[in-house]
Amino acid sequence: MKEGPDIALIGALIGDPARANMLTALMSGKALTASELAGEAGVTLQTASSHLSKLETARLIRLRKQGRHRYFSLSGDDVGSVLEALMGLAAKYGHTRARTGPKDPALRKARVCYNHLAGELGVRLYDSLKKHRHIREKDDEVLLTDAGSVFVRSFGIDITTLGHARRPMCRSCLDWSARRTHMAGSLGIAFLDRFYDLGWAKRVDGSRVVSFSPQGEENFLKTFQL
Amino acid sequence: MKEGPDIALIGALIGDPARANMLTALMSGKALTASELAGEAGVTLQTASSHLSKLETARLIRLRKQGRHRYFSLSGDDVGSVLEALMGLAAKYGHTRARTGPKDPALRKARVCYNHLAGELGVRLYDSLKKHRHIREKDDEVLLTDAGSVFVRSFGIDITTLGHARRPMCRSCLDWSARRTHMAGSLGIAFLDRFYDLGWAKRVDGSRVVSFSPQGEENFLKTFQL
DNA sequence: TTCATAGTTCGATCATAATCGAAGCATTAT
DNA sequence: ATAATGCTTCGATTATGATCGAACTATGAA
Repeated sequence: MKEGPDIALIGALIGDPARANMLTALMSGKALTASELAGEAGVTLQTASSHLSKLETARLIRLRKQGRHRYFSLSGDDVGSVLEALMGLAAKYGHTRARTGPKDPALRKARVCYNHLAGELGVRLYDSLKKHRHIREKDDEVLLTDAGSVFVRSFGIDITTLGHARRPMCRSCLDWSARRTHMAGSLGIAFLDRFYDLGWAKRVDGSRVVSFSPQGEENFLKTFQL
Repeated sequence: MKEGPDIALIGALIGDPARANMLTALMSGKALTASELAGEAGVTLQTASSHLSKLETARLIRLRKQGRHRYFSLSGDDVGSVLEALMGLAAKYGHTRARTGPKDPALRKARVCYNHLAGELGVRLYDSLKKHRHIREKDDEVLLTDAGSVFVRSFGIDITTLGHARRPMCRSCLDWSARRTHMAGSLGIAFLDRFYDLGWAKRVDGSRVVSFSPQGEENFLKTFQL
């Protein structure tokens, strides 16, 4: 028997301490690797792997392969909402716990990821475009909307030269520091080039750091608001 | 070890199929007895009792003794919200299930419970007063607010004659058919008497049924809106 | 190529807790 | 008083699944 009725399956998933720790660690919106999640949960990598596969088949989390890393993140806002609601209930007669802090200074703020902008400002670029409906996420793809085309053109980027590439113009990219989605693809490259052309930013010698001028950063923040 | 972090405890509680069935059965807002919940969950009474005590110590459900029955209900709206959110998630890749229907015609609608109004209309009276902040629930007590005093007086009930009784003026009462809280106490009695006086309703001979006239019911529904 | 890192899969162990029979307690009915 | 109903507590059994060691796969680096 043991007919698993609706919410019991999900409850059981959340009910294991190791998995609960992993899920709360993912509540930040960051994507984490299996090793990191294992550390968060206080279990070995094998155990973590088992848990993660269960969470993924239940569609609570989402896997993105990048190189030899596997980045896990919550599969959607609704999952986060449920976890938050549960934390609210738990707060009635339980405790919460703190998270660990970040590290690394300038690289976290803005850096090159292959050939596009990553780091906090890269994430901001992506989030801002998404908020103003200039891009749309469709499953794994990222699409430029009509309004987005207008905006991009007005920003001084020639889309026609981008379009002829066979690869998708927009891609979302995930990288360490911020562990959030940011703008990649040919459009991501074009944006970064445009920032160089406008004199907003320039690369720092041998480093991956992208250095924004004070004025450039101000313009950037004004252009890509949240 | 096995440090139980926040949400895991609640998740584990919801994660057991028997408990999940009980909780979903309570989602209707009705209060159910241990036997009924055992039936819902498909387990014996002993097993159900064990589950119910766990749910109660975790404050997810609330117990009210009434006679030799024990009525369990969700402890609050927040618990219901979490369960609904979980059902939403489960709907992504699961199924839902139907509930059983009611029975009994006129008794369900309006009847006397000791000496006050019960049934659907009794529940409506209570809910309406609560919605318009004429009464307030404080832990196990039900209090008449200042606005409530004004309203009750304007409805033709003399509160001063009620106040001198040592027993609380308002009490919430739980009864079979609707299994929802309704208005009891001396105020509950006064309301029913007033309905009789206004000619809205009258008792039916040997039965517990309270029969509202068409006009009386219309007035009732207009006075006590939701 | 070889080595290292990141992760999965398999298998065995072990602990938790769900379950129910039996007995106990409390409240109402007769 | 005695019986019956409603429910809880105790104890033993059993099953589920969390855990990790060891071996295997894949990607990237030297």
